[in-house]
Amino acid sequence: MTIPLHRVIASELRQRIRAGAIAVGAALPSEARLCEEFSASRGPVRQALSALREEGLIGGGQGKRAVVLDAVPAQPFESFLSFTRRAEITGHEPGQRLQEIALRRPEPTVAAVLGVDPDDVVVQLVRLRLLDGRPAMLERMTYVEAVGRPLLDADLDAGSIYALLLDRGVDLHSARHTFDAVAADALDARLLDVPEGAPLLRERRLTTDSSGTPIEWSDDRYRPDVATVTVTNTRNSRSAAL
Amino acid sequence: MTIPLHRVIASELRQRIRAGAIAVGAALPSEARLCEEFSASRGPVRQALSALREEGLIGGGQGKRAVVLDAVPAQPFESFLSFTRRAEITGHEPGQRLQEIALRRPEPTVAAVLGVDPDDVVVQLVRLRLLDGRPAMLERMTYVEAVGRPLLDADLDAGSIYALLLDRGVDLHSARHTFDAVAADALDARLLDVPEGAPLLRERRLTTDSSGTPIEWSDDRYRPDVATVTVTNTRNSRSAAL
DNA sequence: TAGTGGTCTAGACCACTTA
DNA sequence: AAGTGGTCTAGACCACTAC
Repeated sequence: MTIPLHRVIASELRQRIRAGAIAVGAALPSEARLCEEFSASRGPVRQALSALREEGLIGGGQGKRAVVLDAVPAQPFESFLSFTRRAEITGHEPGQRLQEIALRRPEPTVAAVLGVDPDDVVVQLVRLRLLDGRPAMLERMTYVEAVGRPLLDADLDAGSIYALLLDRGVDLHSARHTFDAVAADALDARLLDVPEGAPLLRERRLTTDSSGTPIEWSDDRYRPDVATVTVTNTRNSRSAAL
Repeated sequence: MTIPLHRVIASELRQRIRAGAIAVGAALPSEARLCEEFSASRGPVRQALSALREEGLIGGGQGKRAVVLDAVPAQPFESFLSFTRRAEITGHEPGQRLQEIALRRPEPTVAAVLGVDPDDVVVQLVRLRLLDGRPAMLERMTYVEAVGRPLLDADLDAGSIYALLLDRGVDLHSARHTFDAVAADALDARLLDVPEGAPLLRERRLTTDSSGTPIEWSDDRYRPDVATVTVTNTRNSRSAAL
């Protein structure tokens, strides 16, 4: 199990930047110098720099040395998916109350989105998420059977479902989030403690594995006075955070 | 003005995918075949595939051929910022009606966000955006004076402000978007043609240059039945190879 | 003008997937 | 076993930036 050279270089540079060995605003060593230092050719060095650029850590352009933009890399994937991680980062206390978990046949539209046969069963959850004890978000999640079945035996009031799935080796690879606004329905109103018809931020999410096969479909509704969603994107990347 | 080979290859493949010449779910030609076709070495070919992978167009892994995941690329930087680009990509006709453009002193909160002195002037715009002729989004934008002043002379009903700014060499580098939901106020209701109090998707955006200096602050409100916002994120954006 | 990053070539070896 | 992608080398030329 050997780590590719370009990853080694990227890790080392990330560490130096985070430790402040290369200050924000300062220039990185030139590619030529990095080649010497790591006894590498330009390929792996450039691959490593490219990764840092995507993380928003460094910027720069032709003829100019790469410059440190920020000392903290956005941890795009997990923190963007996980309510729990987001809460931890922003210093709030996450909580959850499972309302329902069921094994059932999906509605036709959900089946179509997940690419499963309408006669197959899926695992559906309804869970209320809390921030510092206050209702913040209501999630309605649907998992394909193979991924969702183990959730039936898990303690879902304990913490993050994503952490649990990653633990079990589920290949979470990418997610597509669509945002809009909806009026609270009866269930939203009751659980989120808002009037029916109040504006809620809705996030619909399709998560897929690395071959593009859908794993999860979710409809999350946020109380806008308690929780919002923030995305940061940089010219060279489209990373997302918090 | 010659276009780099890896961009040519990426464009060509994007076009084939969008046109359906390579169906969703089908495999791309192998790297070796692409090398032959474009008379290129593996470097540029892999760089092009890497770009498509970052856009979420293709997936795949070691030993397996790359597979088309989606026919519509997720948002690279400009398209995430620009309503116009987004409309073009999704095949709708963008339009706009400038309601107001003014040079004035900012409100204290806006001044603070932009990091300007409350006694400085800023350029503020209110513009209604249309999709296929229907009201879709109302934007309230504030630009720092140096960037915004040229907008006073421009034809803002013509097209994208971002295209215009990029043309003038403005260093747009990163943006932070915060999403929530609000009830339509009187102005929203009148221009977007919805009842007062109807739920709207709100996007607040702070755009900065590569040194982190704020350039623009915006409050955009979407009619959720006409326009939504989509974000895609990937776990291990394998970085550019060559 | 010298240094730097952007691009490209032509090879090579390895790890993984598929049959 | 063959095909494919992942990684790496060692050169080369060009465009841009800074001096």
